[in-house]
Amino acid sequence: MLLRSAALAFETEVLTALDEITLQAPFRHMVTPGGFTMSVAMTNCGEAGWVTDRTGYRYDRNDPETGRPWPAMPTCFLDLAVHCASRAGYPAFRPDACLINRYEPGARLSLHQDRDERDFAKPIVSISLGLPAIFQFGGLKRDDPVKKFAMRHGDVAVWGGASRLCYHGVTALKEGVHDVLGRMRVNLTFRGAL
DNA sequence: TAGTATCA
DNA sequence: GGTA
Repeated sequence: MLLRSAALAFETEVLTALDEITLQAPFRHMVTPGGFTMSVAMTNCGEAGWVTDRTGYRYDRNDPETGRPWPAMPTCFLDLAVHCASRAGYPAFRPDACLINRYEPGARLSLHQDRDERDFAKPIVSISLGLPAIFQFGGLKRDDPVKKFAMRHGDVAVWGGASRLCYHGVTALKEGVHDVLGRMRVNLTFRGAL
């Protein structure tokens, strides 16, 4: 489900909270098990954070860079995620993890599944901020055809149920400057990981 | 295969 | 965008 501009009411609060998070847990380019450095820079907040290194993908309660717990999930993040999940038909959703992805022009995320979470009954809530991007949403097999969605500042995608394990990704970010965020896109992905 | 390279 |  796509909620157009659903996050705009929370814009100021969310961006302020984002600055506080990245002060404690700066964006970093993680390495995949294959040994490639990701073009997207990531950080997390919440009880657990998604991380990747040569070892594999996992959720970790601590930031591997510092050994300290990830910054707590701000109330405005939680409120926004709960609001969007409820609107999309998941009124009981309470995320315990938020992966924060920063895209600069050229950055992309190839087709993948979110499957490191414990309970696939819980949906994924994905919020787009800053520069627009093309979100690809496919099927349960990597080769299934994908639909493309232009995600703009404030847009929210929610998927779950039969779509929970669908492959998805983001094509290379086009060059541009956003009024509020400048030359970047930020994506907040809320999960029930634990 | 949360990627890159190469062709078209 | 499809292939490997």
